[in-house]
Amino acid sequence: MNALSDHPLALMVRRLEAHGEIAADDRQALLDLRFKSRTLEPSAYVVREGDRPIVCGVLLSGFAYRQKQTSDGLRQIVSLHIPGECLDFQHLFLGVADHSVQMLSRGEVAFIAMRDLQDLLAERPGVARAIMMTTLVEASIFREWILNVGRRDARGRLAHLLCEFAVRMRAQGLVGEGGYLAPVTQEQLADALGLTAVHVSRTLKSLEMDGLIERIKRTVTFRSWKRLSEIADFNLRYLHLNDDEPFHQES
Amino acid sequence: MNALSDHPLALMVRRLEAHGEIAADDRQALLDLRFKSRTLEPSAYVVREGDRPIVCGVLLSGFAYRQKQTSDGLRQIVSLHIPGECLDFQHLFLGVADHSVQMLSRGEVAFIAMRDLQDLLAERPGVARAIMMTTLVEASIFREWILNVGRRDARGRLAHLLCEFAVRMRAQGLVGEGGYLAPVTQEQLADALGLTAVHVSRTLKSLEMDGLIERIKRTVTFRSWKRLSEIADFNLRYLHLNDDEPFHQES
DNA sequence: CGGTGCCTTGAGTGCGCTCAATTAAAGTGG
DNA sequence: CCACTTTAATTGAGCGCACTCAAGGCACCG
Repeated sequence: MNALSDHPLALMVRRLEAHGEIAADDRQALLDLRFKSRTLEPSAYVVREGDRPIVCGVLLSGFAYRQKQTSDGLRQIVSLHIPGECLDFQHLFLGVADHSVQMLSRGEVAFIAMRDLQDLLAERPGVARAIMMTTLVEASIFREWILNVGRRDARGRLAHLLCEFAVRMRAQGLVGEGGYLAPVTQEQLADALGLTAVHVSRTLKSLEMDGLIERIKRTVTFRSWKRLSEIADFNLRYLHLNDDEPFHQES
Repeated sequence: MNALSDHPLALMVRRLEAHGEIAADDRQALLDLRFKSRTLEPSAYVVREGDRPIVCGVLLSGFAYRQKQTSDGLRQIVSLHIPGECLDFQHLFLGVADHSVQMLSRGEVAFIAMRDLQDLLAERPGVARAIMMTTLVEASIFREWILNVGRRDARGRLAHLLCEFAVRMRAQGLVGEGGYLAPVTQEQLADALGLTAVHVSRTLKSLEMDGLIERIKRTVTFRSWKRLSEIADFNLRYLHLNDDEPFHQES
């Protein structure tokens, strides 16, 4: 679009503006942040539970997830992350990480010093506001996931995850039509949904049989957004996207 | 304790300081916030999904909860709130409420204009930091709840909720020994745990039979913190309390 | 071409649900 | 102060969604 889009952090700024515009000087200050980027392999840690994070990872490409575990090793994925998202605002002012963030696919991560971010926040209310909004929306997504895992059946849960992912990707300008979800094993999907991998396999098949989705390997394509979002009981209010262009699809 | 403790908002300040100290002038600025307090009856709304909140409720006494619903009326409680907690930081910069907050018991709520809060945040980085930390810890609790609902069985879930509630009450100076959970019906408990009221009844009984808790009406007393927290798989790291005095109990 | 990781499918099980009846407790009004 | 109503909790019986265990298929890769 404009000159900014070549900047590595441009996608991060776009993400931060998803819930409200940022003034030009604040935007520039964000782009001026120093960072070191690194390519990480699937399942590499960005943050590890128990660490005291001193850098904040920003996903430039690829996908990541946030995870917690019970002491007997049961895993729960508590969020999925797409390019442009900041992976560690959650620990911005908190000492010890209460969960881990890992790569889902291979991808590039820009690391910004926590300290620099904190300083920027203190100096620039506009930036503080944007970051605050983003973390509040993240919290809103957590709440929706509690509802998802707590009150929807397997089909609803899975459909909801697919819908959310598609809408977020689209809001980031990362996908055109019928949403897809590439680099996730069924086991990871299960861990995000509070199910088992076996049941995710059956549930995906059932959605496919009903003509709601199509699958080629791990790539899911929507065949009927309308029916899928009904099954999912999907309402995008909780994503607080400010462009009122809702997610629309032909079928 | 000190002169401040008579101030209606003193408990709010205490809550905000649970994760890090606040400078004296920032603390004073918080206490100087204008507010109107009102007594609300059980199940009265503090915020309603779909509203555009222009005030932020602070719980002065009594208990409240945050709730979402599926379109077919299934309810999920996504958090419980104790005196001193701010009930609407979650919508501080977000336009439309994505969930509702209601009273659990009768209690007093102080309403502060969103606008005043936003201005205070912009002017005072120290206050912004404190509020940011509090909302980040709330997010951390949401994550733990996803894990709770997604990966623990009924006993574990219930035990975990009891432990968390006790620790938070204690951190707020609201309870001495063996934690209790007063004004919650079993149906509300069920909605917080992703269970049914019938099963909560059975699960409470099972915890009681095993000598882990005692019940008199709705009041739960812990008989063995150690064993209960083991069943709960409870680790308080996610609460990010900065006083390293962990929750200890004789038995 | 065997190894490995992921997915699929079948068969049997169980945790938590539904439906329903009973008891207990807390209001409510004559 | 006691009938009447309402709301909450308990308990039993039966069911079903999702789980476990296990075998087999498929794709990718050294």
